[in-house]
Amino acid sequence: MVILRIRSCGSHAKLPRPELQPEHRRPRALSRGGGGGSGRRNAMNSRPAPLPRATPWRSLPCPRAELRLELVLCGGQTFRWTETSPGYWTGVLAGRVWTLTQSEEQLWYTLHEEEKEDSSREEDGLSEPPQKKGRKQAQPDGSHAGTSEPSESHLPGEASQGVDGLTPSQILQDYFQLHVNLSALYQGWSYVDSHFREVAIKFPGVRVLRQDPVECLFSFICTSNNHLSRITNMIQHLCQAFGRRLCQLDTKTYHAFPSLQAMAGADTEARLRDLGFGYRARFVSESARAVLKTLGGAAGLQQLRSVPYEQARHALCTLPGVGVKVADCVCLMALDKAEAVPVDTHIWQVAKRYYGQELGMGARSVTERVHREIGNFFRSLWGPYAGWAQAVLFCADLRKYQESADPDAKHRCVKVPRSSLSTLT
DNA sequence: GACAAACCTGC
DNA sequence: CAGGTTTGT
Repeated sequence: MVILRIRSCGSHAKLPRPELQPEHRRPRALSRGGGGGSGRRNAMNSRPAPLPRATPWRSLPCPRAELRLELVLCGGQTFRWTETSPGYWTGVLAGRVWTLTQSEEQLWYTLHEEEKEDSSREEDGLSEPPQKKGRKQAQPDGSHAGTSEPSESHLPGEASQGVDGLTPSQILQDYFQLHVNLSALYQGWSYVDSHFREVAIKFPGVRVLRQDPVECLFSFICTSNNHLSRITNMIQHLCQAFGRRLCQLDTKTYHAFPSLQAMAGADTEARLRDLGFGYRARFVSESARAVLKTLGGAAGLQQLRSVPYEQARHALCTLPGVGVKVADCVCLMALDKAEAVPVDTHIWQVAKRYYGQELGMGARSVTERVHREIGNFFRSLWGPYAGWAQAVLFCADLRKYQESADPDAKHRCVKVPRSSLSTLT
């Protein structure tokens, strides 16, 4: 492992101090003029030297009010990013390994180059398309060249479809759905919901990711009766055992999310059981087969993006291990159904505590009736992006659990007009 | 049609 | 006992 140091800080005393980063150095927080997209934004003096086997740091405009990586990447939406050093997040997206960080106004990213085919590695070996050899990678080498889009390389799709032919910048904009004006949504929700208003102050920048449907579906199949740390572990094992190895950084190896074919293998269930998946092993294996057989595979899954929410939800619920909660998660986080509100016991508690005791009364658990009532309630309160608002509350709740809770908050109650109740779809 | 118990493992 | 689904009553 190499430790690099950014040299020549020069005169810019105001810039964040470059620190030693074991592998992923930080980009300097440079502000690009006005987002003119004029290609070479920083003259050659200010950009850090490229990492070994990684593209130079680049950025796109994205104020922190619109995105908080630490909340979005670690808030229970995705399980594939780790904070490799403070403020730096490394993970796999669209079949490649990225490191992300952000400054006040920019989202910074670098791509790590894939290792040479080594074949000394455990892999799925199943009916995956033959390995592409010698990927032609637009390697920035030491040169100057544009930081602008035109020179960016295309990606061979892995588990992900629909990103082929997109530039890295476009992939990120799509993944984070940067076209959605989050601040405006926050304002609207705050206006109609005083509890949201309180929470939102402490948790800005929580947006819903637009994830790959296959990855999202199978990740959330693993979440039943489970908690975050173990889920993360399981997903990592799943990728390691069934996904193509991409590269190694420090001591961590990164793998693509497995293809449906890889997960549909005959020995999948047994292997996953060995990996500690428990009864979920069968769900993963069976669902992979079912998606291939009855939903048109990965492409069919992806096409659910363009059908109505109820229809997509219903299709997902036919899969083993997929109930309404998991289906709603996938609808919201991969299938463009912003109105989908996943209701778990946490959200149920929140709903009862802050939004009225009549929600899901009489039930001892989150039954389908409770799910429907609470979903409809929040849709009527928050509107067509209700799922996004729910993500904010959920994230806040998670955080509260980990860190020192605001003990006060648990006892505050917020009044909500009763008229909001009982509307239905 | 709706609610309770089982299913696995770990914290 | 858990951020859920499935199965049986």
